[in-house]
Order: sequence, then C-alpha cells, then structure tokens
Amino acid sequence: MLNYSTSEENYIKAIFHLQHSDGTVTTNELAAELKTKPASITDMMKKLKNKKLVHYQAYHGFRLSPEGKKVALGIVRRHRLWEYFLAEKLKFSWEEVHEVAEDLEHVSSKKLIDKLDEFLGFPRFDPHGDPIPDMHGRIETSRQVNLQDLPLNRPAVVSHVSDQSSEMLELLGHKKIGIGTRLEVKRKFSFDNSLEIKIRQQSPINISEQLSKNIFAKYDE
Amino acid sequence: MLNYSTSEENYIKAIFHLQHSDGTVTTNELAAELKTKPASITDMMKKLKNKKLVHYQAYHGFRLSPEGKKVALGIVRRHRLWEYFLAEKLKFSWEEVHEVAEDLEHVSSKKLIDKLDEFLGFPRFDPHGDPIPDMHGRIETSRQVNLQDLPLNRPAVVSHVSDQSSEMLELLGHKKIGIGTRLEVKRKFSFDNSLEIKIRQQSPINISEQLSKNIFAKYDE
DNA sequence: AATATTTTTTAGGTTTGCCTAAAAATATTT
DNA sequence: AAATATTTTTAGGCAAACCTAAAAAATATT
Repeated sequence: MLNYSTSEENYIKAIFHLQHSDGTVTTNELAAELKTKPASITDMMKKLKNKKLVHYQAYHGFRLSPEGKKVALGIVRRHRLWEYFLAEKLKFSWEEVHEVAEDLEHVSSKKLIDKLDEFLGFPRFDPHGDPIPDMHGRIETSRQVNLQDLPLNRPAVVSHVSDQSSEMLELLGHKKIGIGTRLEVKRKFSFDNSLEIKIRQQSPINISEQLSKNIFAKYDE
Repeated sequence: MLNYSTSEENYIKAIFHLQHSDGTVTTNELAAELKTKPASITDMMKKLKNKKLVHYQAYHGFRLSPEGKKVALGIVRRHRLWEYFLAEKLKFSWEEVHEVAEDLEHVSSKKLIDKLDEFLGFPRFDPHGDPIPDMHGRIETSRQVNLQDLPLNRPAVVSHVSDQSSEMLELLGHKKIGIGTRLEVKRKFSFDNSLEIKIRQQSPINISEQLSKNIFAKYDE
C-alpha cells in the first residue's frame, strides 16, 4: 500500500463517511464536509482518479474504488484506535478524542498501528461505539449496546430485550417500544439513572433504570 | 505558543541539535542534516527570522532566539516522550523508535503530550538515555549509566567507579581508565557479557562483565 | 421545450517548501 | 595583498493544495 498525503487522506476519509447507499458523493457535499471550495474538490478528484482511488467522471459525482476503500478503512482504523487509546489510556473524555485523533491518524507506520492495536488488546469498538477495522480491513457490524450506554442524541434501533416476562412486555407495549423501534436518548438523570428518550416524532418519554437495563440497541446510520 | 509547520519544526529541531558551544549553526551544516540544498536553508532562515525564532544575519550563520529555544524544547519533549512510549509500552526496539517518533512529534496538542507524560509516569530519560524536558521546558543534565547499558558507539565519559578496592584500581590503572576518560562501547558479546571499548585513538580493548558493572559514565555531546 | 437555477468545472492566481544556476560574500592560499 | 576556493545568497522555476471569478453542464421550473 502506497503512502498518501494528509490532504489526500482527508478527502478519501470524507468520501468514505459521506457515501450514500450507492456509494456516490457529490462535489458540494464534499466541499461542505472538508470546508473547502468546490473548485478544490474537482482538483483533488482528478488527482485521486489518476491514482485509481476513486471512480470519477466530470459532472457525474464520484465513489471510492476498491483500492480507495482499502485506504479509507486503513485511515478509519488508525483514527479509531487512537480514539480508543486517548479515552482508555490517557483518560480523555469522549468529546475530546476526535480532534486529537484527526492528527494522529495521519501517522501511517503500519507497525505502529498494529502494535498499538495489540497494546490496547485488539478492541473492536471505539469510545463512540463505532467498529474498528482489523489489520486486514475487516469491520464488525454494529454491536448491541445497553440503553444506559448509548451516547446522547445517537440514533439507535432496539435490537434485543433481555427480560421477556409479561410484566416487562406489558410496560414495553404501553411505551410503544419493540424490536426495531428507532430512538435517541436525549438526557440522562444521574439521580436515579432514568433516561429521557425520543421515539420518532413523539414527545420525549421517561424510562426507569430498571427498564432501560433490559433494553439493547444497535447504532443506526 | 503559536503553531508551526512540520518543516519549520524540523528546521528548529535541527538547529537545536547542531548548535555549537556558542549556539551558532551554518547553512551547509543544516543543509546536510536536513538533506536539503543550502538555498532552501536560506529561504527558511528568512522566514524564521521574521517569526523571531532565530537570530540571523546574511552570511553570518544563525542561532535560536529564546523563543526558538522554547519551541525546540517542546519538540524534543514530544519526540522523546513518544520514543519512551514506543519502547516501553509498544515494545519497539531502541533502534526503531526514532523514525516513528519523527512523525508523532509533530502532533502538537499540548494536552495530549501532558497526558501522555502523566500516563508514562513522568519519565526523565528516553530509551537512548537522553533527558526529556518537562512541561515547562526544564531538562535534566545527563545521568549516569552503567557501561553495560551504554548503546553502541555512543561517546560517553567515565563519571563514577563503584568498587574502590586496590585490585580494582590496579586493573583500571592498567587499562588507563579513570574518571573523565572518554570512551565508546563498540561491541557487546552476549556469551560472557564482555565489552569491546574504544578509548581515544587507541585500538579497542576488552573489558569483563565484572569490571564493566562497576563503571558508570555520562553521555558526551 | 425554453428559460432559469444550481452544480460543477476551467482558467488563472497565491503560498509553502523545495529546486538549479548564477552571483556575491567570505575564507584560504600563495 | 592578490588569487583562488568555499560558502552563502539571490533569482527564477516547479508542484501541491488552496483560492476567486467566469464558463459550461446538469437540473428544475414554468
């Protein structure tokens, strides 16, 4: 795998994060994400096309080539391993890790990253719950997380309920929560660990700690 | 403290490492160290002079300003902390750490470095025995190291001998080793842990493990 | 289908950090 | 001290990665 400039890496990573279901991204979207002007995007896309990292035809958007995807997964791997390191070892808060990892991710020694991975115990998810690609670029699909562990405002879909008693199901039915329900945790009250959650367009409802501990969800989007 | 580009940082660091007793460095020396052409050095010196990091007069060499020294110590701190991390935590060998640290040192978040320092337990020397500046830029003078722990080809000066018995002194006298003797370890034989050392212009001599364990030295230069 | 709007690209310019070749200043020899 | 050699600087260019303004293509509106 060749070496790419910090700029090139940032473009590739941005395309990876923005890509729609069909994998395409438009010039303006990228420009907004990277806080550059559309003309700069066109410049770089020509370059990345030459290097065979993106498929690109003037006026028709672009998407990552298989090689481009590999590069993107490498960058994501570095980013998320550093995030894990910063949160877990250096005791940074979740909010702080992203910015610092933006810089660290561009140090591209493969040996460094693989040894860091080992040092951290081969973590599979970063502090935001996002999966960390392994050294072959394999990535796990999102894991189940307990409602109590969901970060605020992170869309998630209920995937599992551990207590199947009729009392539990009665309560869930009343609150209109079931497998597949899409929700976001809006607030956590530390006094009693109760949660305020939002389901679709409804006004937020409250959930006790007891109930929340039996509900698991997967990140959505 | 402002932020400087990777190039600017590399120039400042190189001046710091090359400076003579009077603090001056010449254009050709810097060009050799940085593997660039002399013309590029002149370009950059003008820039660093404008930023008040070096004192510079055309044709008369340059030296770091007080501000430049502060910046240099910051870079050295980052470099050596990362070296320590790589060797101590990620189990890199001494020879490998330098190259990777060359990249990591340019990630300049102060919080990152101070937290890394804390995580490592505020080490005062890096794996090569070089002192690590603290968060205020204070740096310890070189420490004593046992002859057995000296890296190969690292000039050092004998600073202490632990066994003062007459037998020991007789042997030392014979080998012409005393406090202040400047030497380099040229080889280590793992079979019996004997050392081959070079003293000034003499041809290398051999020292047994027993003897070497009683001799301590400080890094020179 | 013609026109208006939005998106994207082209053309040409800037800064940073490097280069080569020639000129200027300094240092060394004789 | 004059001639020669070395070091350093200047002058002018190049590539990367950005920019603005204008032109071209695609999309939306009437």
